[in-house]
Amino acid sequence: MAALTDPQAAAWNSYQRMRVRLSGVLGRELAAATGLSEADFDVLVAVNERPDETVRSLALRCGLEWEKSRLSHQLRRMEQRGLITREACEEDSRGSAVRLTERGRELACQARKHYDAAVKRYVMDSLTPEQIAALTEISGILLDRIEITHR
Amino acid sequence: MAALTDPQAAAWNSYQRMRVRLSGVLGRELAAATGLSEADFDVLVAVNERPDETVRSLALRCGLEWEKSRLSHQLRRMEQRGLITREACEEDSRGSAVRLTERGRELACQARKHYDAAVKRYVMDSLTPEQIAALTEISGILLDRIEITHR
DNA sequence: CCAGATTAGTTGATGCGTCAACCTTGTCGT
DNA sequence: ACGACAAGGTTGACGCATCAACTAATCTGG
Repeated sequence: MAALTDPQAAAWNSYQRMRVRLSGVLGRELAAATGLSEADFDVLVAVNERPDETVRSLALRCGLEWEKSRLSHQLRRMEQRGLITREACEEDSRGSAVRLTERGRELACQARKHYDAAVKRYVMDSLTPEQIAALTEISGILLDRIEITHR
Repeated sequence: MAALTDPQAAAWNSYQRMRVRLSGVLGRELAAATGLSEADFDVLVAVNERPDETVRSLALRCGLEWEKSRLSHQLRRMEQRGLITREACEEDSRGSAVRLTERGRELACQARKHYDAAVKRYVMDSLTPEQIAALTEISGILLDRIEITHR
């Protein structure tokens, strides 16, 4: 009479454990290697990937799929630590623009290398190409499912 | 020269998006249905599944794989909200024991139903049995990989 | 038996994430 | 033009998670 069958519960349990532990080790390695949190990393990489000097907070927010207050808090902390600077936005005086500091740019590159290497080491090297494809497919299906019912 | 090939990067991106969005909707539904956070839920279920009246914090901590300070903070908040009570531990006077309040027990059951139903609806109903098996296998492999290098 | 090391748990500080309230600026219908 | 409404962003409060420092009780070797 349970909502989940045994194999379903097993899948959910191992997924949950994997998810927690994986993001734990990745976050820890990133912090040890660069002093950055995953939130810092996401922002730095997103800004750095842009060709322009500066990026609008709005664009950042859409790219990251973050709430506006989350980005605002995060940018404040990153500005305090000297990773970014913020300037007024030309096109829309409500907006703001983000620019990486030199240190921010450096750390973005370093962190990218470390992070990708860790993902490769912990995840990709452990799975067959078929399993990687299955993971992509499963994630895509679940994403679609969520998108459909929440929009 | 990137650390990840295209299919690998695709897998990682969709996994990451799925992970964030899924835990978002599940947490939100749980909160809407019961007023509980996932942390509350984990604790309530863990305690409720025990046959005994009370559970030692230590046992809880091991079962949940939580840090001791995390559990301590969480229990303090849950005690304040009337979900649990704490008593001295008989066997070891350093320890403490956790007991569910009536309200805690009720919520644990309700929450379990809601949560399992949501997992079924968002995840299990969207995947084939083969995909569910693949998810279990992949998670198990990654878990093992992490266990091996971190212990 | 006792001194030193472990272990259970608490506390405080800090970063992260969400929500609701708010301010400013743009937009659009009339 | 102007008034209502929407959108960009900030702020404050709170819960969650981690780290380091601490207290107190237990264990262990000698």
